[in-house]
Amino acid sequence: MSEDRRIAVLRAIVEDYVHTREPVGSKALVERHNLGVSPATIRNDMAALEEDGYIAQPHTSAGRVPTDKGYRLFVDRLHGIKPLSPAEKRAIQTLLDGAIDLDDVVDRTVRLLAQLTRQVAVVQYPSLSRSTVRHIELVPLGAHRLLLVLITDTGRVEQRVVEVAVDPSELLLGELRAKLNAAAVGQRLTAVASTVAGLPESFPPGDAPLVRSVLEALEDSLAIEREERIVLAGTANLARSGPDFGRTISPVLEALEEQVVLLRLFTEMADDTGDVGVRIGRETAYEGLAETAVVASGYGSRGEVVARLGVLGPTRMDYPTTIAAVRAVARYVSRILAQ
Amino acid sequence: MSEDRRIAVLRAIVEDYVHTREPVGSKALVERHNLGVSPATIRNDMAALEEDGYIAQPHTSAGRVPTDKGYRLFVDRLHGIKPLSPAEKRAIQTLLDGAIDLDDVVDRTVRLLAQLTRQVAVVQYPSLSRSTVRHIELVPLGAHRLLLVLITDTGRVEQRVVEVAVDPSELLLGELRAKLNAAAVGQRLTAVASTVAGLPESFPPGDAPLVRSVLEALEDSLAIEREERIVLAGTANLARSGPDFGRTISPVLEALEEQVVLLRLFTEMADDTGDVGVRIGRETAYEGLAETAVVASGYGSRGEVVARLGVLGPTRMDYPTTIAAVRAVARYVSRILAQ
DNA sequence: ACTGGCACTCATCTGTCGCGAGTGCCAGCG
DNA sequence: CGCTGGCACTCGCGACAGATGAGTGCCAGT
Repeated sequence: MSEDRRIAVLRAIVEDYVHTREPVGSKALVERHNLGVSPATIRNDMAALEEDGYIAQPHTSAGRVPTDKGYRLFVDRLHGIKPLSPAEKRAIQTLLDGAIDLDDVVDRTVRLLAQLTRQVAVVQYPSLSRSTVRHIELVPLGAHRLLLVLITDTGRVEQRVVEVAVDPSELLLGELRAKLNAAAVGQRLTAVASTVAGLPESFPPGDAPLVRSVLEALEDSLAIEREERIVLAGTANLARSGPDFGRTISPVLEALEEQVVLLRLFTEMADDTGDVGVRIGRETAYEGLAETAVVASGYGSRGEVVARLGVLGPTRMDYPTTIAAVRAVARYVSRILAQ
Repeated sequence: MSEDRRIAVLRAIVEDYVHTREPVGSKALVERHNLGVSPATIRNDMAALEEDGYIAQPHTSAGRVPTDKGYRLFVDRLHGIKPLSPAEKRAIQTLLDGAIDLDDVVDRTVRLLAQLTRQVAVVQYPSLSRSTVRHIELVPLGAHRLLLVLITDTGRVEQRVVEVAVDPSELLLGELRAKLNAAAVGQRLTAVASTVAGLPESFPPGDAPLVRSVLEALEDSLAIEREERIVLAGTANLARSGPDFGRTISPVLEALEEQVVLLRLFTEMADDTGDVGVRIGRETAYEGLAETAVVASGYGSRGEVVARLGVLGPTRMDYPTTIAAVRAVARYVSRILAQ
């Protein structure tokens, strides 16, 4: 019993099942794929595959269905990624080239991914923690209020209103602005908190409270809650995945709203490899996503990963196409951000 | 055949159907509500109600189900809105009082609404067109770039990077900043475009291109596409509405992503009345929402409606409770925004 | 105007049954 | 030793039929 053929059988089962959405039997297999052997032989292979936990049968006298482990092997042994069609490549290019700012890039990307893969698309905003400070601005609003604006090298702008006890003079403001920028520009956002820590001492004691309020707001702007935003599109595709998936749709929608879950998942997957990562079913380690697979990739300017994007759909998805699409989009977005 | 009792019967049918999710018959009606008459009498009333199109039967030998028209009458004749429980009131207050800025207010509001009504909650960001300019700021970023920041009286901040041919002097920038604010502060956003139109002429001809770029960006910031953002929560509640609603979930999810549809709907509903408005089923005039009802209300500071919020769910929803919740939340949010 | 009675309609449920897809095993063959 | 054809077996599923009962409409009576 050749090991290679067993893999081929598994692949055939996965492909057929993804296509037909129905358990696939030995006879149908030999008809649709020219494996060169008889159904009986396939049956032996299938028995072995089931023994090893790669496939399972929903009930006796039904065909086989891939298990999470089966999909996993299928994905790992996947050498020939399907390239995108020229039309798809053009669509990516024209759509993304028209973007005018970061918000627009993210928005277009997530829609594009959803349309391309017919799955739920997820795009994480470029994380603040990895990027650096380009500029900090302080704007007096009057009535004891200042506006603190933080601009990062990824083009992201974070602003925040600071309440102060007394309105500072334009002179003081200018000095604070200058010192803040001197200390922070070019630094990673995670490092900023410490590099500006000593600032209050360099001001007259009377002004220290003001400086402290501003620094507090600045640190707030860097806080995790703000930095890790994600955007979704294509949730309607979930319902289209067939009525059988309808039962599991509710927990998935919950997971999508619980952005924390997605963020954790995305972050973990970044460790896997620099390339596209895949989590299948229970590998997601989240009950609500037990029948869901996640395909994700990092993206960012200058080769460094600043955030992630990907799609989410039933474990029964077309992995080769989906992986190719996610990879292509991640690369294009990275290229756009590089400028 | 008393007209009043027919209304009472309709109300009983709606209440029972909302509760049990099953067609309701004459016998069950007299058992659960003390109408003081026999099933046979009820049957006559029901026949009349069906004649007038307020109820329908899915098939012979089944009970009656309210039609859109039936729900409509039910809602219109609804005088006694259920007040919220004290616990709910407290929940609203404590949750919303903790908000730190506009984004946070909107975020908390939408989650609150979803939790309170167990429906899909929708909150429209305070529209720029109705609000006024509080401040405009110009920040040099270097490398031929300026940051334009626009702050409105609702606390919303809109920023935008402007590409310029030459970096302006600090002096020129200060003058432009001063003139912009003099012309725009206090104005409605819709009026700003015209009040600043004459600005380029008040500068030396050499600086006009710069001024024009900035004005262009400013007008862009005011453009409709940006102003009309909406935020969702509780989409998972859709799937919980029962398996029968599962079939219609896909078009609804699509509609939710097509924010244009929701915006149009919300805007139309604002005309209805100053209070909470309801659209039931086909009244939404959108195919995908044929089995969906929308309950919405305006909110805003100082009594003027600057945006809308509401919920969306199956036509078979608990209108009294939902309307009460939407109204209460709208009022609290308005109060928060007033400060 | 309301009520009780009655005949009628069907959707739903249940049980039975046959079909057929699919399997596992085994003996035989190259 | 691996592959193949044959064969018995399992069992989910759809079709069919009959019983059930909820619910209705109508009518005569109070």
